[in-house]
Amino acid sequence: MSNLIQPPKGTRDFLPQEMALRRNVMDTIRECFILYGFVEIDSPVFEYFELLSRKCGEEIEKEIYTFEDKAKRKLGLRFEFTSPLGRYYATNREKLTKPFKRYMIGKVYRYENTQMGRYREFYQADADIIGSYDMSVELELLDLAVFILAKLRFNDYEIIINDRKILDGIINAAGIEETKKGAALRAIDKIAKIGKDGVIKEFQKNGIGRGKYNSFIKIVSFNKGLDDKKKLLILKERLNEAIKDELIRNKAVEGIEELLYILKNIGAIGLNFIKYDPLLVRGLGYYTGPVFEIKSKDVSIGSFAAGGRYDNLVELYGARPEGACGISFGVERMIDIVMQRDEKAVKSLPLSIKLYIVYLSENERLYAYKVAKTLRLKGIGAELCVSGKPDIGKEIKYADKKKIKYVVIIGEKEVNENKLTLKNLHTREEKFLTLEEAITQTALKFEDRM
RNA sequence: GUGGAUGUAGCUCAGCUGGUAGAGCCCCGGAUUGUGACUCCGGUGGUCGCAGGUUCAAAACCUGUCAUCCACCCCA
Repeated sequence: MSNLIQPPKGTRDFLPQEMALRRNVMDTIRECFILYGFVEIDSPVFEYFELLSRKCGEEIEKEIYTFEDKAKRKLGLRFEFTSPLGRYYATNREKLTKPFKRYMIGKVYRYENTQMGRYREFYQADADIIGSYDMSVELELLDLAVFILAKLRFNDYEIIINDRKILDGIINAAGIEETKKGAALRAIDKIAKIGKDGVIKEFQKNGIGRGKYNSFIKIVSFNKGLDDKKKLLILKERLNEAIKDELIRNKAVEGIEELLYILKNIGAIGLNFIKYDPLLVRGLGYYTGPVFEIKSKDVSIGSFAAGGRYDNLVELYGARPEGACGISFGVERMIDIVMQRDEKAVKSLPLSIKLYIVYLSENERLYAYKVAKTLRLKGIGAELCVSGKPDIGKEIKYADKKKIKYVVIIGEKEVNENKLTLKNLHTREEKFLTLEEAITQTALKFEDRM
């Protein structure tokens, strides 16, 4: 195969069967967003580079696809939806109903090395709420996530939450300088993967002493068997004592109150399996309050959804400050999970149409055409054979390959009696029916998605 | 961006220390001119990722390059 006929690095073509599954997952997510009152918007795939890079850190900046247009404007492809949302909101805020709840499902681009579950072009699905500082936003988003995952029949996942204000407080209490905060948090975030020694190494690499690691860990070490609320109350005392700077101390306490509020209410809506994880960090620089992450218990897949509060977002793009919080679903990873789980079911997913119409000769074509039209007007998907000289065996084989459930056969006999033969390809059963009877037998019934 | 593995038919892969390619599945045709998942018979299909080099001779060895996978980095 020559290089030219492959898709560019990190991009993919999707075959019809694969696409049917993708559509299914994405439509399920979309329906749930709508059920929770989010409205769909769209914004450009590319924005001014300066805007995309405004607050994302060097690492991410390297991953932005950039290009110049013919007037030498520097542009970049969106690498996620949050900064475009900030810009969108700043541009259109006067016209939007607040709190502004919007969803967006689309492609984003990252210039990074490819791997399983990591592409340069991939889908993301985001739901965000701008215009409220209240923690009920977090509750609603977490509930939405659980709702979507239930619809997709996900079982093996866990949701963990933390709060950036608390982390900032712990950093301060542990005596880690503000300038080294980022490096420290990144290392802490990896503790499950690289272990305690790995984190200490990372700390030292960035000029943070072992002692500071120990202080950090000591602050978030709790006796076994304590529930999350008790842990947070203990943490509050510790931070109250350890943080000298009043402003930072107040912030940290605020963060603790936020999580306590969320945890208290989570029980009421049946989400008490959500856990507080004092070491959860999350990437992206813009989070300011609670952060959360949903990950598969199958470690190799890792997290497939994440989000949090970023109250400084719209301010960053020139609008008056407003509370903002959102969640982002890694659609590709969720699709991978469904694919692994339902490998067989996926292969037999219907591609679209429920019914295939074969006529046996030119004489029956008009009759078949009318049958097809009537079915379609009734909302029943019907594909009409397009062969000039249909061979019934081949046509049935074609329908079978397209996973079409019913074949309508129209020959001389059918036309003469003004009826049709309806064959169920799954059961191989055949019925000689009027069109009306066929319609009631094949009418769409509500079927759950994946 | 760094390190490693891999690249042979549409798919999964075989091909030993160099001697100009093979299997299974798929596909197409027939046994079966109003009936598909089974059986049998026959058939199509590959400048061995691409470009150089070594050699009488390269799918195999060397170099470069592109792509995929894995680890790091980062993240969905």
